[in-house]
Amino acid sequence: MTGTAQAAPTPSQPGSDCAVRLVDAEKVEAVRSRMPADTDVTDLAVIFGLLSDPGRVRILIALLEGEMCVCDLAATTGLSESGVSHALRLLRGPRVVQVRRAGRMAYYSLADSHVRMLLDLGLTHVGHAGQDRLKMVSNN
Amino acid sequence: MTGTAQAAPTPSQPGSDCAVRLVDAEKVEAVRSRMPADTDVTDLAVIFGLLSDPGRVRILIALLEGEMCVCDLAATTGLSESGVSHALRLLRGPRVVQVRRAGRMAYYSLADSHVRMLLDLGLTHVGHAGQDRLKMVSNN
DNA sequence: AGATTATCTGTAGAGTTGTTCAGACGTTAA
DNA sequence: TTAACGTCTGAACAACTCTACAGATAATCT
Repeated sequence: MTGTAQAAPTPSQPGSDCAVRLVDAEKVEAVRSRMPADTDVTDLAVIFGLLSDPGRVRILIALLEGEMCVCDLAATTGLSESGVSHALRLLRGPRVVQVRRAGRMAYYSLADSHVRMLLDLGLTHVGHAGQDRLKMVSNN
Repeated sequence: MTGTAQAAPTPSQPGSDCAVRLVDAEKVEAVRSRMPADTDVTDLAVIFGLLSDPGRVRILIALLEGEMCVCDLAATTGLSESGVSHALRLLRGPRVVQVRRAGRMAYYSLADSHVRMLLDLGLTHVGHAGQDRLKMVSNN
């Protein structure tokens, strides 16, 4: 935060070239100390990765409205039933969705309120008012 | 769209097999009508995709604290400077980050408050208190 | 001018991911 | 029992993504 170095790089050892080049060493150290653990960072990336496919996004948006069976999800999203099943398996692993089985039917629903919030936030970002909750001021 | 069926599949035409199978046709129609446009869904998936790589997540977490130059970002995140540059180019496209150039230095900062919120929300999801804003009750 | 620095870019290869097809499994109906 | 149904799974293939290396560019310094 104090960041005394502004425009001139501060080489730790002017002669040695194995040192990492830094401009604001103080800030680097501060940010590094606040950086979450590797496992947390990768977990976070995994969650976002699950939301990085249009098909899975459609499935999750559909599930925002309540539980649905696989064939209805396929009809809603335009994916094949096999595709929906594959997608749901990925989402089941990290417990983003959960299943309720009734006979040969499988009813899926959202299992994670954070994912619901991520979806809502993302939808407002993209311009689609959607679920009209999480209304917040945009100081973009 | 009468679709009062609950557990028994309602074949539109008992003889024809080219029809999509539905269980709750009414709900399918309702959800389909609320489904965002294709462009919005893919845009959303693209944004989440940008957050689906640990390296980019680290870069963005670092930028939560304020602007940084490329070499400091490399030192902070452990990525190569080339890797950071490639990552920043991806993030520059959809205006997730923005550049301020001063001489030969390039100072990057977050350009999108929604992405900041997505990151904060994701960090709380993963258990890392992090930026201690966006504190909300978890009814998981 | 030439050398050095910070950043950017193109390319190639390994690795991962999404989709489709074919068939498996367990459940229900005839 | 046999048949139909809903869902799940494995394998194969194209498409995409990440990483590293080499080199390009533009700014600064000697």
